[in-house]
Amino acid sequence: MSAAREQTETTETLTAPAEDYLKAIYAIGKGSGPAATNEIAQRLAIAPASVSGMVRRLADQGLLAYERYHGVKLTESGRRAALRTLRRHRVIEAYLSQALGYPWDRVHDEAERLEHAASDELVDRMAATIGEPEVDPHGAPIPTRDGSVDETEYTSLAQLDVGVSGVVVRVSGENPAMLRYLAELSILPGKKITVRSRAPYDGPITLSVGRQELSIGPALAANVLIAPLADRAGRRN
Amino acid sequence: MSAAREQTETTETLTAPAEDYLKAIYAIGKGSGPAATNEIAQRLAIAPASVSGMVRRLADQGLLAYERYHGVKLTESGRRAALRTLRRHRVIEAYLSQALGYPWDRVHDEAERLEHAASDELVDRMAATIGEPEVDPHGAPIPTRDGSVDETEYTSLAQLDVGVSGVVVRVSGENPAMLRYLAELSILPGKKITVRSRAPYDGPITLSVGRQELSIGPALAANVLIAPLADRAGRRN
DNA sequence: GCGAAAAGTTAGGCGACACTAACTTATTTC
DNA sequence: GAAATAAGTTAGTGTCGCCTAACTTTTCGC
Repeated sequence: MSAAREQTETTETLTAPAEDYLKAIYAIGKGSGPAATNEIAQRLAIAPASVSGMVRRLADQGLLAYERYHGVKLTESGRRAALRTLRRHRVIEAYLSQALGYPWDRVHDEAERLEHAASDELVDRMAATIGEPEVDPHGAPIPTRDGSVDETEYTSLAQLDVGVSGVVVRVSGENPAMLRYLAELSILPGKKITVRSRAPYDGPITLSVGRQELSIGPALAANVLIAPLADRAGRRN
Repeated sequence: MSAAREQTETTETLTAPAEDYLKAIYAIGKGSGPAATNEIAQRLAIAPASVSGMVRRLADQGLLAYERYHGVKLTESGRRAALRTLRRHRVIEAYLSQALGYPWDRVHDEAERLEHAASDELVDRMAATIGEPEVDPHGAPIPTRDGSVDETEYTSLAQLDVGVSGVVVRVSGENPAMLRYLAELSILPGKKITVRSRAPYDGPITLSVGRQELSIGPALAANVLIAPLADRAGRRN
């Protein structure tokens, strides 16, 4: 009679904050790694002390494996919940962009609120209507209904060697001003880019996009993920 | 320094429950009349005691005129907020139905959640995409952006005289099973209906819809709102 | 117009989530 | 390996929105 009634595991509907925590933990751990309290706090813009409390609750629900003073990991059930929310978010983003002409720098914030309110049925209808997209407007992969995602890790533009060409597959980060700036420079998913030079000491990176030559700072470049193209040897700069 | 800081009036964003209260109060008072605590409680399926507390908070925000023991009324600002939510709700319903093929008995529940999360911009885009609809899938009028609504009061099918014909303009009530039943009987907005007979003591009402003859109970009939057609005199059945 | 019923309110609680302040555990660093 | 620092936790609060129980006010029936 005194046994713990934790880990109920009964898919009780999650609150919006709970979904946000799971998403954050998933993002930090890239799906499987551990997440530190401070990092969760920073990502959600709340005090670290608040995280301890919430994390305990989520652990009681069987969504997290939690050991005091040692961060958390998603359980299988937590991972599923995180991916469900991520799917909602990205399908909604894609839908807003494709069906309603939402500008790409604003889809994130709208999706951030809708993801907690939209039913799975709605999300599936949205996905079907725009042809079951595989990525969102920023190039992020959309988890499938049954919870699998493409977890390929791409190289960021900041890490790419001089002379190498690649296709922009994804832009991470959701700051609208940043996204607008990248769009202005025509650095968008699908575009081909070649790194022309890189100034030392974290200096600007020069690149060609189409017939344009431009340079951006390393912080910005770190948000641009690239699929390198087969590198024609000998064509070094 | 001690003056009350109530009635801030500063369009602070409303919580989802607050929006629900305002909608309920609007619906009860038909936009201007007073609403009783018990009725609000019943509509929102919460305890009357809980209403007292929330109503005080909304009054402090200048959304309600409240006098202890005497119900509440919306202020002008409360009315505007209620209509904004109502617009969101109905535009979303119309959009779900027209753009995503949502069945009409399920749009209400989905809209009920989305209305609190969708931005005005999204709602306006939805409305534009489906051609600025004037009514939702149940025939309820959609408030305009600037807060005006068609407040025409229609006669319900339960009150219609025998022999009178009319067009269904609206079905009130959101019970999915009821909506499905009405759809089955083809009692839908736009359909022409003639009352054939009415059994006494709240008995069933017989009507013709298209070439079909059928009868329904008065409780159901009360949810069907009719615009009577010019009544060809002498055709009293 | 009075007393019972109905309607509405306050009092006291609770669960979620957030906060600050103060304390504890881990990790560096020399 | 001990002291300084970083990371994380508990303790104590506050707000929101709900609850039940008990009380007060209003209204209605006769």
